[in-house]
Amino acid sequence: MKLSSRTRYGMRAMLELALEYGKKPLQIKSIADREDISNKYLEQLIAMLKSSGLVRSVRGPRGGYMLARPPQDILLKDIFVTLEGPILPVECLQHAEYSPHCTDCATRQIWDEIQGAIMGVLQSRTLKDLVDKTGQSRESKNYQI
Amino acid sequence: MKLSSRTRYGMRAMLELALEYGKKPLQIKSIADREDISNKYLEQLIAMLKSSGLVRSVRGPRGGYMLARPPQDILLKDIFVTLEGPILPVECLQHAEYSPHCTDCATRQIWDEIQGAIMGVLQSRTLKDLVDKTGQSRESKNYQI
DNA sequence: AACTATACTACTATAATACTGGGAATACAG
DNA sequence: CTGTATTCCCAGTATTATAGTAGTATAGTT
Repeated sequence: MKLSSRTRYGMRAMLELALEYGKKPLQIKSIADREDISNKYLEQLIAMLKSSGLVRSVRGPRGGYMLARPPQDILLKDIFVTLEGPILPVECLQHAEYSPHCTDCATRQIWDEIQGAIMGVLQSRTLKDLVDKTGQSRESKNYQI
Repeated sequence: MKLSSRTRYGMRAMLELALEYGKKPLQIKSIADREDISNKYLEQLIAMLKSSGLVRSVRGPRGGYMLARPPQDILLKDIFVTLEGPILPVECLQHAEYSPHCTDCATRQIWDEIQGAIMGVLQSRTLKDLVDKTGQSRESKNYQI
């Protein structure tokens, strides 16, 4: 039940993109430098976020990545499920439906509740919320040329 | 963020012990057979639960394992943290305290909230709750000799 | 003494994660 | 139209955690 680096990195990368939203595209290299993440690894994470439609890209010089939608329209849940996937791999192997005397079914209800609780947190927050937390001290700086 | 088999197995094993609470000790073999878990693997999981004080053991013939406390006194959280450990491995590497313009700090707040949400579910339930779900159809059967 | 169970320790297999590297494709600048 | 900056794509590797196996020691019962 540990949170993967994939998701931790990806969330921070998305926050970087959100902080720069509306400006010029951000390059992998910039994000990787700022967040101290391996260049090539981040590239793959962003590819996942791109194929799930959260990020757009521009190729060539002065290209880079940007959010596909404004930060307030991107739920943290969107990012999380893209990178982390579901918590439980499969259904109860023995029963398609709930069976009262199956311990697997009984415990599975708990795991479902937990999944629901996690999603509850992630659905109530957007990237904008993170930007608001991080933003003010960043606005003074200027990362452009 | 996947739930490990360790925890899924362990939770079901604890439920088996809870279903038998007050009766004779349950052997590893019985639990493993009922839950279709590898004998030797389960042995190790129970060892963890024992060293965290949730389970007691009796050696020798007619020995086995039993809950150290009644099911209503064992929070699912107790079982979970024993087997699964914390969600986040370490603190923010850069700051001992919260720093507003650190993306790591901002996202970490979210992870903390998620951890809190999970614990909320697991602290509001005891093994007794699972027994009540599972119990009635089990009471008719007799697993003793 | 013989038997039945836990207790302990070490080993192995598998899978997932976290990277690393090389080159192809694309677009812009001059 | 050439060079260069960037994304894109694919393949490989290292490390770690999980899941499972094996063997033997130890304690308690009969």
